[in-house]
Amino acid sequence: MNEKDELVRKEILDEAQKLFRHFGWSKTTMEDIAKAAGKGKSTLYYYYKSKDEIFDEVLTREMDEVFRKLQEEVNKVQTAEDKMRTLCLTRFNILKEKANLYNVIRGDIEANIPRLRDLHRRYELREISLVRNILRFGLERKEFAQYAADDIDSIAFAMVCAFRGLEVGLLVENKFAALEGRMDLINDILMRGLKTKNSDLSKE
Amino acid sequence: MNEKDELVRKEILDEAQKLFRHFGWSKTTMEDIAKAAGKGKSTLYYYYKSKDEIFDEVLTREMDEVFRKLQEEVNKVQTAEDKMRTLCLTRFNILKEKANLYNVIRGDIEANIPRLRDLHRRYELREISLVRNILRFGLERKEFAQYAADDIDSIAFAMVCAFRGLEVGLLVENKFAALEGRMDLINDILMRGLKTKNSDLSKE
DNA sequence: TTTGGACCGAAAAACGATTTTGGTCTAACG
DNA sequence: CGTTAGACCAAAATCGTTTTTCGGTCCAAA
Repeated sequence: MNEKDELVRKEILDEAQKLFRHFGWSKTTMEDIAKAAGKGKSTLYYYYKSKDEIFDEVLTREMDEVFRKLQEEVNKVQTAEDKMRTLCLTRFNILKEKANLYNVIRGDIEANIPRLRDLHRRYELREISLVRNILRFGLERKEFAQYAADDIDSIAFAMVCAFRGLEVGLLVENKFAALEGRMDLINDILMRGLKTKNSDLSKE
Repeated sequence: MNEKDELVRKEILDEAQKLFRHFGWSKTTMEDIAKAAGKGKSTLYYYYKSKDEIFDEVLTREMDEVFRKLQEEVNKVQTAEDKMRTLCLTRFNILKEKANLYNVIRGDIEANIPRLRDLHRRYELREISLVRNILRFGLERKEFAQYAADDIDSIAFAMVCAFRGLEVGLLVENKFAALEGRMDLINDILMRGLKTKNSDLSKE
């Protein structure tokens, strides 16, 4: 596999990405992709095993881009609380421009399609990982109380689900404009909760 | 409208509920319902305007039952924190036996169907109301910090969404067994957050 | 009040024919 | 070796037509 090959593969993916983005999976044919890339259909199969594989790589590229950008934004702020806030607020904005990926993540697509299940899973793991890293960061800096170290994976998972639930709840009602405020709110409460040492809890 | 009428209406609803529960909306016909109720189809239309109306009343009954049970369970415990916990843990167990209602609530059903939109909305308002009441209760008892009184509605909404998000996240992965632990976790953090007075926050 | 039954139109389902599409394969060409 | 046109295949999708179903209306009879 040399540079020339990589170039061809990239060209195919670039064109496929545009088409998938515009027409979606079903309406984009291999013939379409071949034409757009200025190749023969046979060439597509020389470099890729199937339409599935092309789609998978396209979405993986998008996912990589999403997490690169998220990481950049998160790195711009200094506290774990701000990082978490940034993550929540930035996530939606970045994702909404990637229709196919967003649909996969939201689970709207029938979960029985193996290729989408895998993509969904991979995305989820990365997001949870990102949140976990922020939690760890906050623990190291003593920003968060030590009790949170007990089950950091579960907390990360739960938080990802919570934020996503809020996003869905607002979008169902077309209240996108309220997203920032609401995210701030739940994030604030969670942050307070994570910062509260056992010894700080009010006595009953 | 007299007692006799109410009896007939109830009988129709009882049978309809069974059928909808078993066969779902689409596969249950008015003829089916009529036969099951031992009535003529014309009788159904004498008492109800349409299939939609019957469905709506069936689901409303189920909703009433759900909230009655939830309120009972919540009333059994004494602190706002325990009430919230009970709500989270009990909700799924009660709802999972009401397939049609649960589907409406989860938003899996096409949001474009007016009758389902309304049902969904009504359920949502009631659940948020329930959470709001628990929050108020916690504020009155000084269980929760006063800052939470600033926007109690938004907090209630966000919490409902968060719990629901967690539920969805776990169910997608068939991790029903982890539901209780995870709900406890996020609830714990949220409760800590709600209990933390502004003056309790660590200084940076 | 109840309801069988006729009726209607729209939607859904069924059906058979046709087309499309992902994928395979091969040989020719540079 | 890389590229690819084009033949080919089976399965799936699409299409147009026909048939059936179903929610709802209506009416007259008991």
